[in-house]
Amino acid sequence: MNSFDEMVEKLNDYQKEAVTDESQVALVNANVGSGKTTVLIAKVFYLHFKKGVKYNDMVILTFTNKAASEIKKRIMDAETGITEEDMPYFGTFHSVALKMLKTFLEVKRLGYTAEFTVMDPDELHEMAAQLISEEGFRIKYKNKLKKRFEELRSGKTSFGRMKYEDDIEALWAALVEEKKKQNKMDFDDLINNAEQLLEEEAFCPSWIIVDEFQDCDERQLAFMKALKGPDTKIFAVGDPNQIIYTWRGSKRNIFSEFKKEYQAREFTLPVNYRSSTTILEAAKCFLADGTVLQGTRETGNRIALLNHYDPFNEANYLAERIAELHREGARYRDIGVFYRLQKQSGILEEVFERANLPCEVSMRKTLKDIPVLNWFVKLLKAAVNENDTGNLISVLKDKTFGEGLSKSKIKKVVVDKTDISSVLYEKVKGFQKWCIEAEHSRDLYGYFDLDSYLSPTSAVFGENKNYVKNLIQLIFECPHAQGFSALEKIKDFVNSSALYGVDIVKKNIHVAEDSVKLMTLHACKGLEFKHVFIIGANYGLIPLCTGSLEEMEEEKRLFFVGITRAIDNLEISYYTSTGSGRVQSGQSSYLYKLPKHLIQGPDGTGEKSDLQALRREIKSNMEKNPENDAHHNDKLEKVKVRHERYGLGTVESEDENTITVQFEGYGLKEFAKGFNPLEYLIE
DNA sequence: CGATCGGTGATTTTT
DNA sequence: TCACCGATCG
Repeated sequence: MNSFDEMVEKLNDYQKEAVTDESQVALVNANVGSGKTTVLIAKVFYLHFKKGVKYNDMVILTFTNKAASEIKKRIMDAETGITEEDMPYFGTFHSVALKMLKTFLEVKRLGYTAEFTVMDPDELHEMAAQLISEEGFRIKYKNKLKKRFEELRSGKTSFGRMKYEDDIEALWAALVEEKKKQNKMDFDDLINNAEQLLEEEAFCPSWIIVDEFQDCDERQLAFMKALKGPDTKIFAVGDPNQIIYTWRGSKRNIFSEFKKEYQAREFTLPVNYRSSTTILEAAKCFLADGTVLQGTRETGNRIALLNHYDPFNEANYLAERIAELHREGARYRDIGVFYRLQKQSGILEEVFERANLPCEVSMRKTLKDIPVLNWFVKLLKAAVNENDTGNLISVLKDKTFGEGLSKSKIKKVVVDKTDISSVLYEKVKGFQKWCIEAEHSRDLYGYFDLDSYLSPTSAVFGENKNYVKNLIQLIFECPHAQGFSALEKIKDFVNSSALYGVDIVKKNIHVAEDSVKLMTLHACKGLEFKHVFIIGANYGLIPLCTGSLEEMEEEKRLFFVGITRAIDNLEISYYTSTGSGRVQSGQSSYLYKLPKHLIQGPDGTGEKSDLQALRREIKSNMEKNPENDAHHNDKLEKVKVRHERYGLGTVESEDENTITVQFEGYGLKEFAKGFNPLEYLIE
């Protein structure tokens, strides 16, 4: 067929070999920027067009919804008439597991009914909290429940060096039972239960194709194993140099272990199409031994290495530099700023906003961030799943949107059923019946009489009403649920809202179309930008202080991932201010690894130190505004201070309770004394 | 229950 | 270095 032949023309020999291979199990070592997604899609086309394998006979497993929809989109673009239904098992591990549990696996055998719903981690946490308070489990380290459960499951017996035992194991057992009772599965259950049922099921696809194989954990490997029949072939693609999630369960030796277990044939894609040779050469300093990485592009610009006094100065510099790039014709969306910790984004956001730079911080936003939708989705979950007492209670209890019922009233209404005065309770209980009888009606808003629950007197009533109405519309217009009844659509939404949270909200939240992207080094994996800034390259951030050598190696891979996102330009910066907290002053040892001829920086090739620039700037500002100093002491005697957020400043005035500081570039700021994060600088 | 003491770990996050 | 937790004591 055309689309495949066209595609295969453009592949290099390494890629072709992997695409046309038909080993029982193939493992593709896809180096950074080597066209991994292209190979994956070409593989699907090859199997479909050349080998006549039906799409519904392939299982394609990804880690993110984004990757899954990208693959499906490319397939639908290539062949008209193909729809999502033709690719039922293309998706994230979780969504594929859910699909199987909902369609052909017999969940009854595990104590569930086919109507089960999916619970997100917060819901699991709420359920645990409810069990602790109701059943009186004695639990220590309640804030670290998630971590403790993980350790319990992976067999690690102790948490810290706890002297006394608590009821953690009993709580876990009760949680398992409660989930069945409320007919809900959490994310792990989806994979585990699907795996368990698949072992006794004859369902065997012809092909299993796995993306980002390096991120698989035990659970996902077991799921693949259960899915694999005697004739099933596996094609797994990943990059061992981008293993940055071992702290989340992915295995460091996954490639060699998998190769050994399945006698997999190994392929390598060594050609990088993304980055300039300079950037690639720099990245090579952080590659695992034995990796071959070949560039295809011109030398390109040197990597700019610069320093700033502190994060505030850095943010100001970035704002200026990015504005300059924009003036020179760069689009904001081609610029990425990466840092090690989430909290580093705050100062950037603030400064960029003041500078009128459109920017978007990559953080997971879900329905939960909008309180009214959080409540409404819980309401729907309770309405659709008659066993879901957890969400039902939570919805009724809610003081803002629900009825604010007390604990004792809840007991009378929900458990004893002696109190029938809760209107909302009756609405929830009668919902499925109404839905079936009034099939034509989609007026969920009217049914629940939401006008009276969304507090019409509230200032945000209009906004909340809009959110809910938009969401209802979204539920019924969901493209992959066409042909479903209203009730089925709501059930489908309730389950997928947990799994596809991001996509659903994106449509509701206004984001500037062309904006600079700010994100952690972890979040940048899989992306690319013409211009990349990696900030805070100090020891204590990049790399973060770690306990073990293995974690240190992962920090290195993380930096590698960051560098290799850059297409044309890369700037790396560090702080010169005296280290605060665990962050040390001066450039990270990683920067010394970079060969001198690749960089343009403060040490060798003439780029001035930002600290000197700052001193000059302060001096000239003072000369420009002499009247500022007129009614104060001699400027030389002024007390200089530093704030971790606002940077350098001088004390303007001081009384017994407050201290007012003039910050360079930020302006006046008042702090309460005794509670100020100011550092006095003595020259 | 509140004060105090001692020990630990702090970060990254999709579904 | 600090914040947080649990244990212990009065």
